[in-house]
Order: sequence, then structure tokens, then C-alpha cells
Amino acid sequence: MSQGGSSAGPDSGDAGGSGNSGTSPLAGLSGARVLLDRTSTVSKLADALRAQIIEGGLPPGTQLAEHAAAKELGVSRNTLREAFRLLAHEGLVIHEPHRGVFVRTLDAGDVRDIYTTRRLVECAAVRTEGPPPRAVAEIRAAVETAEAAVAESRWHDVGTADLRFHSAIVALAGSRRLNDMTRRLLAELRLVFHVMADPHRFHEPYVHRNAAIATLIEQGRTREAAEALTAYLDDAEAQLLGGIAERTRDRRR
Amino acid sequence: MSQGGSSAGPDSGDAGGSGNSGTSPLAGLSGARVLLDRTSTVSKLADALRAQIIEGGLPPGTQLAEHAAAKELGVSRNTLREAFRLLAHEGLVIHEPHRGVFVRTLDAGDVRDIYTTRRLVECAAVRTEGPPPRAVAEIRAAVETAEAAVAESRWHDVGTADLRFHSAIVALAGSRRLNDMTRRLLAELRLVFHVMADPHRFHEPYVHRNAAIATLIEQGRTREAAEALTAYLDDAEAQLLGGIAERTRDRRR
DNA sequence: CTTGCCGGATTGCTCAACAATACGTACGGT
DNA sequence: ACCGTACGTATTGTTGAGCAATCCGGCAAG
Repeated sequence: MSQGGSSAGPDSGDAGGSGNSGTSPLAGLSGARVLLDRTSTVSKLADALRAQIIEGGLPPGTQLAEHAAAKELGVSRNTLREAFRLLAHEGLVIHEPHRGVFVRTLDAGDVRDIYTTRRLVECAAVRTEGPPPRAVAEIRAAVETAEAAVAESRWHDVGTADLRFHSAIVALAGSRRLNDMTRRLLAELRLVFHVMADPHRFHEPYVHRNAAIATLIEQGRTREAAEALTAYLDDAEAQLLGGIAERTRDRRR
Repeated sequence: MSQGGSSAGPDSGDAGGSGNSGTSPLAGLSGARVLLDRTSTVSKLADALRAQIIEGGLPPGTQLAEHAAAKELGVSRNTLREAFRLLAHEGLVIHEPHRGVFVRTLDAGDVRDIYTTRRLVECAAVRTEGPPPRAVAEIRAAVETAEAAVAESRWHDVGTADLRFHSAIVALAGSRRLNDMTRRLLAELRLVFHVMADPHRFHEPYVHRNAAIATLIEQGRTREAAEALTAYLDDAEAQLLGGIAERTRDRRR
């Protein structure tokens, strides 16, 4: 369902570290831990706000007044401020001293910056030697989810599956930190998607290209996969920059 | 001076965007903006704590009790909690619900994770085509700083210059976000440096290799530079893992 | 049209309090 | 001596109110 995008916040950093060197007799419980509602108000608050921002319920530029928002959300101002600090650190929101926090507005420079990072990270991840089979499978799964969503015209889910695809690509590198960075990067990127007139025409053509890239990866043709990915990212970037230019022009008149 | 490491926090994200399209008659003021002490208590607090943690004044595992720390630092508990949220998001500190915040202890898995990320990002950054000359110059400057520090046996500064070198390498890619990620990654890494018996013997041998890599980059021999960098990172990782294993063994007995 | 000033509104930060949770310890049973 | 339980204490989680600092809008004066 559409709430799939919520995901666990990048917060609450996985305390003990990923070490957990095999020999523990209690493996298999780490998954159940998240079920135990051990999430603070601040985390839930940040998740809710993040979801709202990503979903477009709070358009870029919106000011989030502390007093009003706190009353609206039924939490204290102090608690809300802690959540704001998290979101600001993630770049979803900017915090202007003595002015307030605003939903981040990304400009052309930001888009170029994000895609520069993506090109570097994703292409390098694709070339990882001996990637974990689990990650490769996840890529294929994301493609299939996207194709199913296209078949049923669930355009929003198409976009979600697309981001899942790219997360899976980065996961080829097998680094938790790289995954976290990517999650944040893609969350930022969703802020830009809203400038596209109709998102489905934006995401739909990329599904086929994703499938092709997935196949190349499965076949171990990493060089070709990286090239296809670069082309993919270049096109998406250009399209987003076009969308931004258009919006800017409209705004000007 | 040893306080050189402070630097501006990765906080307060550069609001307006890098646009500022030339024609403004008031250029030259954007530089003066930082002089205007527009930093909140939370930012300064986070900077201070970050510096203390990085410098080793607060060893990994140390608990930072809110009440005591707030009184010690002369700030409110709420303000301190906001700073803690930032540091937790950066990974320098972990926040265990209802237990408190502790200076992060990195294990072998974390070191591997960090170096996996560094290998991917730094090597890819080195291969950037047409890097800004400014970034190349910064690399050379970092090398020279390191060499000067070695000559005068300022080992702490050698370590700082080394990290500056690697930041400069990532800057070749020309992405602000990538730079920020790297800054955080290297800050985390400093937590591990403290496990090395004597840091100077750890950093010193790498200075020559940095110089060689810098030369390769200046000559545009990016492939060789990337290979040298990979070898460099592999060695450093192995050495750190050895240090951690040793510490673990000591701790056990 | 610019400059200076003022009042209202918002944020930055503090303080104090209470509820919820974790930890150490003493107690009792076996 | 071992184990589980209950309890008291300390710490964290969250709230609410309050005041100083700062920003924004409008208005008057030059």
C-alpha cells in the first residue's frame, strides 16, 4: 500500500554495530527488535514529518512554525525542535536562525550535485567485484515490483520501486554507511520530483532501462551496466533540470 | 595550534544555494557573513563536543549524562539534547533509549565498512575527468602541510593533514554532498585512531605515499593514482584492524 | 525612494516538574 | 551457594511556561 514509503528512519543508529560476529546463539532476534515499539516520540515525529515532506503534503518552501506545528502534532515545542534538528541534518528541511525551519527547496545546483554523487556512487557500486547475491536478488525484485506497478498504473509505487532499485544498486558495495547515505540522498531527491508535471510520465520510461541494467548486472557485465547507468542518470538529471527551469520561468512571470 | 581542527560544523546547511548569479553589486559580502557570529548555542555545543570526542578527551564508551554534562557545559538539558541528536546522526555518539548517550565505540565491522566506503568514493573521485584545478592545488597543499608537520615532529598535525588530503581527493568530484559525507566519515574514523598505540608511527609512513599519489593526480595519471590509493587504503585498514584485534585481546584478559 | 523607528510575532534557550524506564540491591525460596 | 523477584533510586523522556533576542511588517520623517 501507499504507506510503504515510510520505512524505518535513518535515525536510531543500530547501536551495537554490524559486527555481531556469527557465533551468537541468539541470532534471528535482531529482526524482532523493531517490532518492540522502542521508538521515542522524537523518532516517530521525524518519521511522520519526513513522510509528509516526501509525499508532497508539505511543499518546498513551507514554513513549519514551531508553536503551531507543535500544537497541531500534539507534542511539545522542545520535542519538535529535536525532530527538526534531525530533518535539518538530513537536508529535508533548512533551519534559518531566528527565522524558522522551512521545507527545503532544491535548485538546479542541488540537482546537479545530487546526480554527481549518484553517478559516482552508483557506478562504482555496480563495478563491485563479488557482490553479495542477496543484493543482486534485491535489484531484480525492485524491477519486478516496478513492472507490476506500471501494469496496474500505480504511478506513485513506480517511483518508490525506482528508488528501491537504486538503493539496491548501492547495496552491491555492501556498506551500511553507503546505504544510509544513499537513503538520505534519495529522500532529498524526492523533493525535486514534485516539480515534474506528471510523475508517471517521468518514471515510467526508466523502468525498462532498469530491467536492462539489472540483467547486465546479473550477467556480470559490470562495465556495460555502469555505462547504461551513467546514461540513465544523465537523462534523468537533464529532465529534472528542465522541469526546474520550467518552474522557475513560470514563477517569474 | 592544536585548535586548528575545530572547523565549521557540518551543520547550518548553506541556505540560499550557490546561485548568486554574478551581477549583484554587493559581491564580496558573502565572505563576511561567517564573521557575523550567527551560530546558535546548539551548533557551538555540537562543535565543542565533536572536538572533544575527536581529540580523544572523551574516550569511546564514555557516557555523557545529561544532567551532569549540562551543568558542566553551562547549558540547558534541552539544548544539550539537541546537540546530542546531531552528534548521534553523525555517528560520533550513540543514543540508547532510556539509557543515555555514549561516545561511539567502533568495532572491526565498522572499520571495514568505513574503508569499503572510502575505497569506493575516493578512488572514483580520483578518476573524475576535468577536476577543478582548485581541488588539485588543495591536495598538494595538504601534502606540503603534512611534510612540514613531519619535519617538526608535530604528529597530531600530521594526522590532521592526512585527513585533509583525503578530503581534498574527494573534492575532486566537485560535489558538496560528497564532501560533507566524507567529512563525517573521517570524523568517525578518528574515533578509531585512538586505538593505535602511537599515532605518529601510524600516520608518518603514509605521508610519502600521499605525495606520490598527489603527483600522479597532477600528471593526470588517474588510473595509477586510483591503484595507489587502493593499496594505501588496504594497508591502513589492515593496520587499524590489527590495532583493534590487539586492543580486544588486551581487554579480554 | 530611502532611512529610521516601533510593535507584534517567532525563535533561542532556560528552568522546573512529572512520568517512564533501567539498574543495583536486598530479600526470600530452593 | 544459586536463582528469581520486588523495590528504591537514578537517569532519561517529555511537557509546559517563561523571558530575552531577533526578525518582520508597517509607518513616519527626511
